[in-house]
Amino acid sequence: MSRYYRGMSRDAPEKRSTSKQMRSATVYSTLRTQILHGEFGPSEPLKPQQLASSMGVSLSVVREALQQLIGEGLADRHANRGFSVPAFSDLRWQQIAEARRTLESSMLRMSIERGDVEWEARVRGSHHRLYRTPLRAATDDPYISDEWASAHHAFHRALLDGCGNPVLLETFDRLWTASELARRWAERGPVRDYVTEHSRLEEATLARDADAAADLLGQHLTLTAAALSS
Amino acid sequence: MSRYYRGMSRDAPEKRSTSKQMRSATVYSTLRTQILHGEFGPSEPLKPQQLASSMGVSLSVVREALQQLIGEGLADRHANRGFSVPAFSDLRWQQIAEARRTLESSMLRMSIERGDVEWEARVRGSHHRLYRTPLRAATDDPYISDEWASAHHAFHRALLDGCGNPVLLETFDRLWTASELARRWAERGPVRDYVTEHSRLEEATLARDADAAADLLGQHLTLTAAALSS
DNA sequence: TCGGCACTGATAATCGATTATTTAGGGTTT
DNA sequence: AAACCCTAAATAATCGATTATCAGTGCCGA
Repeated sequence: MSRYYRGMSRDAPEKRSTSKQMRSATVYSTLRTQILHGEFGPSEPLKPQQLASSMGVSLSVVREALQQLIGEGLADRHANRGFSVPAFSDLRWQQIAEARRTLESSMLRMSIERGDVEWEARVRGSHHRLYRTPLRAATDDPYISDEWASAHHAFHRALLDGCGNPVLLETFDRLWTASELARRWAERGPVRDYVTEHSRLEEATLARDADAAADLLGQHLTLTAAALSS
Repeated sequence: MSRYYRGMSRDAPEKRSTSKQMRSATVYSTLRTQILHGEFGPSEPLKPQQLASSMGVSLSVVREALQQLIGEGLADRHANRGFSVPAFSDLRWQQIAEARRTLESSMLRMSIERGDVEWEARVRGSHHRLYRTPLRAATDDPYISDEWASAHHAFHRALLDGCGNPVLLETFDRLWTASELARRWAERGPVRDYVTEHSRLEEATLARDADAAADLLGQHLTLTAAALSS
């Protein structure tokens, strides 16, 4: 018999993407999720040894995953001092929010100018999904549900993706990720009326009213920022 | 004698930052420079083994450096297929240029609105340095000199850094890097009158004429894009 | 002859162990 | 008592070797 392994090529070809995924990719997404869920506090060290043994992989794999997280802004590294979860100051958070206002209002205008019917459909669809998704899994849950967070991202992304520029969209995703991290750490602030805010934003956008839509988006982001620094 | 090494703590404390730098950091900057110099063609594979032996380090170090490059957009990775230099299509390049026009014109307006005297000084200073730096080291050199490239980046960055938002500036740097890569691979196109373009840009900016400055910057970026896709 | 399957060599991914650095603590000197 | 050197433990960085995967090659049967 051959000493070469050719596992499950017959039985489960569709599982390929799951089962053949690199370990580092698995560790990466696990860690990413944990960090975004706030399972590590700000500035908390991410110790490779510890993570490696708890996840049953070797150091190299963990290190590789951590490097990827650094590239995405979800981890910091200090020479000879290891890795840690980044710590954002209030100032930093305000800067991220301002960067988003600057970038996203331009992108929204571009979308409104260029977006086709397919784009309109994506906006309506993603808004519907967001509208239908409860903010919290259980009413007494302290944290926002993953489903809502995902639908929220999808809606905002759909608003902007009519611009048709993947480079701008990648930039948007990067800033979004940073915002999500801050959001989890600062889940205090007043209860927002997200439903109304998002509905108005959808309306103005689909009515192709660029000034109103950009303005609503700006307010939306300002409110988010305010909730965090209060 | 102790088996613990406490090297050069007396003789050369200032060399610490250089001599103690992590190997991965050294390999990273070496590779980064080589890639930006076009020493590897588009899509050319970056083989860890080969790089490791040629640089006299182990695989882990090279892999770590490559991961960092991926985070910066200067390398691609294909699962089980290794690393490579990214290949940019003409379309991609146009998208990067558009993203820069979008982002940088907003940032320039913010700078003009907010910039203080220190900012004005940085603009003048960096323009002066750029003005005084020859485009090519030798007149018959095919490639633009590192000094000019560095001065060019510094000038454009100075124009924008009056906005005072480091998040936006990081975003600018990221897009700039991508542009530099494309620039090296497409050093054809007509000879530009960079000197005049930059001088006009400086003038309009320091005159606080936001519309004119944003317009000049937009043209500048459009010309750069055109030179690449022609 | 044309696929398809087993084999192989090259290279990627992962591991376990080694080397280097930082930090905290204990003892000694001024 | 404060400052200093030394030591050692923790952990980061690096290495060498092992295991897994891919792409090509040639054999075989329809």
